[in-house]
Amino acid sequence: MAATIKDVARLAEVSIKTVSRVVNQEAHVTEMVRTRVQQAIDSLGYAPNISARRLVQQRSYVICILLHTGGVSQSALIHKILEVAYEYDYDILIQTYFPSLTRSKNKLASLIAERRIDGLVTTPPCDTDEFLLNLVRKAHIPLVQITPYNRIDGIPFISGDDYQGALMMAEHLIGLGHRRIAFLMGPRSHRASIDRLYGYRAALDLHHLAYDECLVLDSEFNFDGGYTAARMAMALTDPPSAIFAGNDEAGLGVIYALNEMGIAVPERVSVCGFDDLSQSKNVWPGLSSVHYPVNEIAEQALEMLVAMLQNKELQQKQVILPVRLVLRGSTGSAAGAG
Amino acid sequence: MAATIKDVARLAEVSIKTVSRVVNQEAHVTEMVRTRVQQAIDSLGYAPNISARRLVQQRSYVICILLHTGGVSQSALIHKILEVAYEYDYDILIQTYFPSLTRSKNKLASLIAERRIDGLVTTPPCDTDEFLLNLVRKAHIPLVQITPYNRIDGIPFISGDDYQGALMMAEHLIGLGHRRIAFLMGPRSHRASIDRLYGYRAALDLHHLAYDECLVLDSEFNFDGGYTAARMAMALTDPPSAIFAGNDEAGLGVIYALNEMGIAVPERVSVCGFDDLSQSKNVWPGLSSVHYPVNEIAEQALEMLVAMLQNKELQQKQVILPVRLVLRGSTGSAAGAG
DNA sequence: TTGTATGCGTTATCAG
DNA sequence: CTGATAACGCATACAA
Repeated sequence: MAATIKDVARLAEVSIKTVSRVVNQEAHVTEMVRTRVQQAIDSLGYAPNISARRLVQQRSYVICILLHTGGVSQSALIHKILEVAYEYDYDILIQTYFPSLTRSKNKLASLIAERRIDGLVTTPPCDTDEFLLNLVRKAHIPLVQITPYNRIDGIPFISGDDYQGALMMAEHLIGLGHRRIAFLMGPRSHRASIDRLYGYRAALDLHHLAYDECLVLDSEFNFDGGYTAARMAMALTDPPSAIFAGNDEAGLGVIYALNEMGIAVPERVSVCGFDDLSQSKNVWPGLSSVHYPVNEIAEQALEMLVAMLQNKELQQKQVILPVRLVLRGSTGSAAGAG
Repeated sequence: MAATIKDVARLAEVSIKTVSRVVNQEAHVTEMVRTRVQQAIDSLGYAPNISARRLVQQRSYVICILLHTGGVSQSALIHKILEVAYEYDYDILIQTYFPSLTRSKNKLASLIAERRIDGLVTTPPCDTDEFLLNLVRKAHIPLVQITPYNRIDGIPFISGDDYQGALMMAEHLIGLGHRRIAFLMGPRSHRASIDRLYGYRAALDLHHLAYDECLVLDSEFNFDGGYTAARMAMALTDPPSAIFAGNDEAGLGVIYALNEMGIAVPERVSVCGFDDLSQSKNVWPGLSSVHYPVNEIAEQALEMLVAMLQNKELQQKQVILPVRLVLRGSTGSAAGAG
């Protein structure tokens, strides 16, 4: 049987409250008593029972992160979140969540009702859901959005600089001599998609290049979306010399499609993406991308959430982190360019 | 304030025990009483407090899954485990674990000591650790190994059929006319690596092909390992016409390296891997692989663990699931073959 | 079929 | 600086 606080108290010949003080590093304990208690703890191999602590404190010390399935794309984020949560002594409960699915709703509702979780982090597109918002508002569960679908009044979020990233990447392509650059949009309801589109357009404007509607293709933010859109782009009467995919998953689909069509990358068509997934460097010829600072995002998202859980005021509720270009083999000079 | 069992009891004018019976679907409750209680539950929005339940039952209803970081390769497994655990009403705690790292050991030890987890699932190479084994034995924490590094006496495991898979894939290559087939080993201490090597050798034997030691290269089970080994293989005096990577991650490295060297896949060299990661089909020209049944593995691993947690006898403690070939563009006829 | 009383292992209050 | 005692919300013998 595992040792309890009473066993320690008995052995150290103190009250349980004193043991509790030592365990929780509170003040008002003589150094002598403290060491005596510590010895008792060590010799019994005592560790506090988490369930009891959670019950009396009315908190679970669990943070739930909502993930839409369907991709491998967020594994770096998850890993970092796990790591950071460890530091804060919070457990992470990963929950796959499909907005508007009854099953998902019920699960999330009971997670909150049963007080299994103290706070929530959403990743796109899990935050597209009114139900979730009502739930957290009613239950007063703090929530932080990562790369929000929509920014919601009063809800803190953290994101990379989608606009600036797209602007930089588009300028890079223009600098390589590309004049006809296709852009593969993600979902139009997703803020990041729109911001990336605006960045792309801003670059065209800056360099006095005409904006051709035909070159902006709607696509899902995944492999198949990129694959399909690339085939459509190359079927245009005047096909592009570069394809800017709204994210890396789509970018990988573009590369695959071009290979299949026998179109050399980057000799005939340059390709780039957005996010800088770990896979992107492992695919020939290396997918140029905009590095999204997932590590910093994970860190700050948890930092914000933990602060909220401690009823601290957030210094900043809207955080947009800088991004940077990562250039690999998939982007090169335009065929006809000097 | 959230409703408690007492609130429900008061409203329904019954004792808390009766409420408990209704909540836990026990027998011996009149239908009339049951519905009255249910109404009270609904109207109060009552849900049992998990922490209280866990405290009194002395169980956490949390299963910990140990993951070595460093790859994206297990995301499909994780997703499935999450899904299955949901059905069993267990929470999953994902813990990154590096064998022999003090920090990891401490974390795991406290997870167990604080009774945060009821059971453990390991993925390679987290089960290479004596410390972990001693821990679970001492604390009587049930453990299931997925694709064990070493099979450990008395500890149930579940795996795919590594030997058979490698045998089939090697035979497929031989059938395509390949005679010199390089094999990229994973860690020699890993059971799966060895089994896959044996499968490869068995295929050679079956077809009366000589076993050339030079063609078996030690490599890590990751991209860089495959990349490096591929370059070594092609630098041999008599280079292979096919490279069989011990897993897909390495296989992706092989494809990249060959592309970089200007060696056409599969025209000049065929490539295949093992595991059938989701990425493998998205990389041109599609990596032929041995499909590892991760979904079934996840299902059965949890099923076994839950059974152990309920003190049921396991019908089978050693489960090896069949695998199948998934052929894509990366394997083709040997250059000189008819 | 239903209810009462006790304990699970902590933390917190307040008195000493 | 230290300790006795009461919560926390639920499950479970045991009694009715």
